[in-house]
Amino acid sequence: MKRMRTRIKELIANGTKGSDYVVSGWVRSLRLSKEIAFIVINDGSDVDGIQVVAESDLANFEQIGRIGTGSALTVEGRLLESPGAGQKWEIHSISITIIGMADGNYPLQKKRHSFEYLRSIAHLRPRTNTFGAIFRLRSKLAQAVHRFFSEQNFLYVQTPIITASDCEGAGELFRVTTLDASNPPLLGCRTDFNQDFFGQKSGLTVSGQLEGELFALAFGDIYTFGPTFRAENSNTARHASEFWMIEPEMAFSDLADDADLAEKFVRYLCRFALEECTDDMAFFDRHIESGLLERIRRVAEADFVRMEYGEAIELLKKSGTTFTYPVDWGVDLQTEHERYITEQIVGGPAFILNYPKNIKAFYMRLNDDDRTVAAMDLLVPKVGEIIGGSQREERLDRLELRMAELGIAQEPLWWYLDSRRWGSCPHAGFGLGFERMLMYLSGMDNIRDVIPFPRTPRHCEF
RNA sequence: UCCCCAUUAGCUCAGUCGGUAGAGCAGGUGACUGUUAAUCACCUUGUCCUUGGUUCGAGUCCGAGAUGGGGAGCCA
Repeated sequence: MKRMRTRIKELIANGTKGSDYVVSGWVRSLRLSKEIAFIVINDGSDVDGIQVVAESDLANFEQIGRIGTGSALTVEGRLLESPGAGQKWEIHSISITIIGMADGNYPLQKKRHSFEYLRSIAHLRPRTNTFGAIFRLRSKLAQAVHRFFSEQNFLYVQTPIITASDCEGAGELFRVTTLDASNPPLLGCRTDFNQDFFGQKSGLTVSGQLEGELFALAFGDIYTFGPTFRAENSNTARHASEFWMIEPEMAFSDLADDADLAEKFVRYLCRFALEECTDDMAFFDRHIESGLLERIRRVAEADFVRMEYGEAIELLKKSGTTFTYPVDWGVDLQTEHERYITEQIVGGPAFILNYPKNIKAFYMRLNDDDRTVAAMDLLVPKVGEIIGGSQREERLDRLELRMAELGIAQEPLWWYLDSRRWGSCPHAGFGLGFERMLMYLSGMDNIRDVIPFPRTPRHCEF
């Protein structure tokens, strides 16, 4: 009878000494001698994998000597304590079946590769220790997002990926069209989008916020969690053209409630990573960023600093530091300012609240001072802005005035304005970049290394 | 999009003053009964990113382009 394969993580955690098991995985390391071979195989369930001991009495021992790193094997053998120093357990093989050979051209070697090189072989990098740990964390963390909001009784809403609303400004939207780009139908000298698939210009969503607000005004507390697309020509380690965003929205809530939720959420995710992804987090602490565990532990425990925008400006001015971009009330905070605040002044996560209205979006609620809006950013060391949120303008007249000031057409957003027409109420929400959270938790420096198959300008391979 | 840096063997990199290229790892062959990035011996591998130019002679100097990286802007 064919025995079921046991996942290596499960085997190491709950295996019985002296019992027989079947494990399958990919060869990470081979150490051969005439009479004995040591083969480390990994099946993706944990960082370490398990050492397989093969002795020369195996029928295919000679053949095993010719396999390369990366080969797929199924091993049947006995779980025993390892006399060697590097591992607690090992499997003494009864039989080894070579499932898929890998020859010497296999691009992953038994050594450290640069992340740049591994990006060029993104189809194989999940088989490395680092990317194994990252994508296990990513999977777990996605589940933690749902668990958190489920515990808080938030409704999960799937906002559309294809949309016709282009509220945050044209140019950053990926066009969705079935028209022939080389020969589009014309209306005068311009493309006639009335003849396009949806009868109008459409594109990939840049945010589910506006639709999220509509659901918040029916269900109270809601969140979205899905892919988001930006066609901006951003070439940084923190931007991607396709990324995942978590956007909660709460009715009958103000900016302070919003910050409370954001803080609770971020701390929950930190605690979750420490408790539920212990081995992978320890791996990051060892190999990616020394001191990571301590840093995350502090975030999970300490209260976040809250600072008014005006206060932040004063602190920056008084810092005595010369910035490339001069600081004054009214300017947007540049990366150098944000990093100074979170890294030098605070030394941890910090909310900046109530920004000048002129540097923020139309839907943010105008404060009583008439010059700031109820906006907030959460800044964290290294990554910078991880959350952007606001209390939304619930007063129809103010919203229409603001749209007029910014030259935003009301007609395409008639449905959004309707929400302020009937049963409007104070509400607030934020967007958390899922990949930025992953960077923060893993210590990885580049967003392209926390996305399975990243899309950035000029890169759409795999 | 702007500014800076890089591009040499499959990978990571060295290459002096301008004189036609080298190491470690990987790979191959052999040795080895407990290895841990196994070890030891021997061996193989090059469009020096491309393209113009300077020069008797360019991996090396100059121009242009491509690709990658870092920083900035935009943001999550």
